[in-house]
Amino acid sequence: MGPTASGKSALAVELARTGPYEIISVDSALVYKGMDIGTAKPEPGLLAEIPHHLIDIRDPIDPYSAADFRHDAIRLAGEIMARNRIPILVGGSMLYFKALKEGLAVLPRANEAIRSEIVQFAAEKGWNAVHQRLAEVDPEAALRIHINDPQRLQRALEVFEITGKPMTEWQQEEMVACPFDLLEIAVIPTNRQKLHEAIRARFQQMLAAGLVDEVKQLYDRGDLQAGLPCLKAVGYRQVWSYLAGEVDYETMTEKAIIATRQLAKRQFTWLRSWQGLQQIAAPNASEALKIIDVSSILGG
RNA sequence: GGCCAGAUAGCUCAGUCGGUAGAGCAGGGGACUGAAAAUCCCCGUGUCGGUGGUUCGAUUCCACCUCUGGCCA
Repeated sequence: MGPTASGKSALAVELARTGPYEIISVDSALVYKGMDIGTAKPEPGLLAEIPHHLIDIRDPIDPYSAADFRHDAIRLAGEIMARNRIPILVGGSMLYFKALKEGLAVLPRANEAIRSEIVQFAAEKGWNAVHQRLAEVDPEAALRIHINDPQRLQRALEVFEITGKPMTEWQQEEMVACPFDLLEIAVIPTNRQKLHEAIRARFQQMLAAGLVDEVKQLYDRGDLQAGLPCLKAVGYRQVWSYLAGEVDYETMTEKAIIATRQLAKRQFTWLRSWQGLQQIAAPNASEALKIIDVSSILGG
């Protein structure tokens, strides 16, 4: 685990070269095909050298979710271990890690028809009315979810509409935690300013490597909408807005860099309160190897 | 050189009929159950450009100076 631009992927690759490892990506953007430069996706050569999973498994029009990840990751980890190999789960999508570790309640998946109904209702009566409606059917959720948080209000109401039972009740049932032992390691940069500089430099490199052209290919497909989850990804959202003529190049660049910093900040927040975490300050393989006892993992 | 307009938070600016000031953005902290690279919540003291003057009291009024735009020479 680690914030964006911390060097965690490079570290994972270094580790993978030292033993019978395969990499499972824990990243909500790497799953999408055709989104390579802006997601800092590993190069094809590297993907050929070391087995990687959960990369390029979705077309951008087809949203992926934390629940999808949990299902896929558990299946893949089982397969990898059945081959007497060890999965290394690497990424920065912290909800994915949490879903894997602690499980998820048994809830229905997203339903586009019901979502658009709720959005329609909100457009007519306001999100306050959505919040009020939620308070009637699931008062605990209404208490927990802020009135300005449309995404969660929508989801909570959606679960009730689909199942006829409040989301809170579903969530109170026992969840199935991760069926495997986890060794949790985080790369946590100690100097925020240096991380910010690295973020800026990396985005400039992405632009130089042709990020705008990459997004233009998605843009020119014609079937993708700005509201899709994949187009909310840092960098893609801002370049999309630039291609749509909403912002100039310089503004796009600054906004993308800012959004990346803010992403890193949220990742820090997750990591600070993460239980059972072993931390390393820099992506240093020998330091990480001290934490990892391969023989105990394989022998256990 | 003359005239005009500015100079206030890291940035863009508002404001104070004279009682030492507040928004947006940035930044920081937090939340997080099928969109999570998402979506939200909380956090604003800064020689109010400098030096004098008037005043009980000046960031606010006056003078001069400095700097930045614009116009005229």
